[in-house]
Amino acid sequence: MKHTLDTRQRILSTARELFHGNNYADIGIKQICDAANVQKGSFYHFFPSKRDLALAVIDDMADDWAHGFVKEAFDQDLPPMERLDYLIDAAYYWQKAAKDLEGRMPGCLFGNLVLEVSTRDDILRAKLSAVFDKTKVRFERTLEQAVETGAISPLDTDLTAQAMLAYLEGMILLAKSRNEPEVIQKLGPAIKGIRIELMH
Amino acid sequence: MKHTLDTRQRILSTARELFHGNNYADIGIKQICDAANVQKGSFYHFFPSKRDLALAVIDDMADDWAHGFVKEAFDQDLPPMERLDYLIDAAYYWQKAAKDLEGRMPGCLFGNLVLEVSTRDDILRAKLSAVFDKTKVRFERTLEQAVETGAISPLDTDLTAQAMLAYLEGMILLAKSRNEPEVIQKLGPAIKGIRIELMH
DNA sequence: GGTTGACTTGACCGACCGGTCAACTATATT
DNA sequence: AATATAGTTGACCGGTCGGTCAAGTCAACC
Repeated sequence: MKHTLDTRQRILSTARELFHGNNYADIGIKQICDAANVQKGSFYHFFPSKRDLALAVIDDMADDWAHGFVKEAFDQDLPPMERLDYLIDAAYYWQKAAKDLEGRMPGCLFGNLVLEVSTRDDILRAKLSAVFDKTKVRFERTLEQAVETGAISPLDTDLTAQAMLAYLEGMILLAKSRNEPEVIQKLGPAIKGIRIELMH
Repeated sequence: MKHTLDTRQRILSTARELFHGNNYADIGIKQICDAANVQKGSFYHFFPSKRDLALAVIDDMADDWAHGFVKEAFDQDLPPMERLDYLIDAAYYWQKAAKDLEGRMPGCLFGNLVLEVSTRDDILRAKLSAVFDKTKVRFERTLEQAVETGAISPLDTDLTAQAMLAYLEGMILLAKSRNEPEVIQKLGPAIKGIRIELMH
C-alpha cells in the first residue's frame, strides 16, 4: 500500500507529541487516532497494544534525540567541557519554545514516562533505563576526552556521567514543577562542577 | 461521630500508600475505598473530588516528611555539610526498604506526582512546587550555616540549594529507572560538591 | 423522646477506556 | 481477469472511570 509508512509514522509522531505534552495514561488511543486522522482498526493493524506503541515512541524519540540536539551538543568541535554548556542551552531553549507555544513546560519525555510507568510495567521501565544509559555514555565519552586533553583531572567517568545525567533530569523536573524553563538556565552551569572521584 | 477522624485518616493514609507505590491516574477511588474499608459515598463526604484528595495527601505527606526524616537530617547536631550525608543515607535506606518490601522502588511521591500531573492541573502543580520550595529552604539554611561556620566559602545559597534539590530528585529518578536504590548511595555524596557562585 | 445533622450505604449514572472484529477497499502479482 | 493480501473502516465489547444521590443510621443536644 502506498500510504502504509505514512499512516504508521503519523500515528507515531502524533502519539509522541501527545505523550510528551501530556501524560501517558491520560492519552487514549481514540484521541491519538483522531489527531492522526486514523481509524482505530488501522491503529491496531500497526500496533498490537498501547504499550507497544509506547515502546515504538520511545525508540523513535530516542533516535531523533540521539541524532538531534544530543548529537549536536556532544559531537561539536568544542572543547569537551564546553559541550555541556551547549547541551544545557539546547535543553533550555527547547523547553522555552515549547512553553511559549503551549503555555507549559513539557519536561523530558523519558523522565516523565519513567516516573509514571516504571512501577507497573517493567518492560517499559527497562527500555527507558536503556535510553538513559545510552545518554550516560555520551557524557562519559565527553568526560574521558576532557581528562585526556587535561581539561579536568582524572575522576570516575562512569559515576560522574551518571551524576550529570541525574542532575540534568532533576533540573528539568524542578523547572517543570515551577513551569519555568529559566530554572534550567540558572542551575545548568553547575553541571560542569559535578565530580565523583575514583575509588582507590 | 466517633469514627469520623478514623475514616478520613484511613482514606488519607491508604491513598498515600497507593499513590506512592503506583501512580496517580492508575489508582481509582473504588480501589482506595476498598483498601481503606470505606464506601464510595463516605469518601465523597470527606473529599469533594479526587483532586482534593490529592491535595490533602500532599499536605499529609509533606507534613510527615517535614517532621520525619527531613527534619531528622537537617536538625541534627552534625556539622552542616555532614547533614547532607545523613539525608542521602536516609533516602537510600527508605527506598531500599520499600524495594525489599514490594519489589520495586517507589521513588519520591512529589517527584512522581509533579511529572505526572503538572501539565494538566495547575493547582496540583503549584502545590507540589511549594513543597519543593519548602525543602529547598532547608537546604538553604544548611548552606548558610556552613558558610557561617567557615565549612565552605561563600556562594549563592539560594541557587545552590535549588541545585542540590534538583540533584536529589534526579538521582531518585535515575535510581527508579533502574529499580536500584544503590544508585542513590553511589551518586549521593557528590551532592556536597555542587556549588553555584554568587554573581557580582 | 423527638429533632437535628454528621456520617454511611450501595445502587446507579453517562462517559470513556483499551481492544476486537467482520466486512470492505485498493493495489500488486499472476 | 482472478486472486491474494496489506491496509482501512467503524460498530461493538465488557469493564472501569469519577462522581451522584436517595435512603438510612446513629450519637448529641434540647
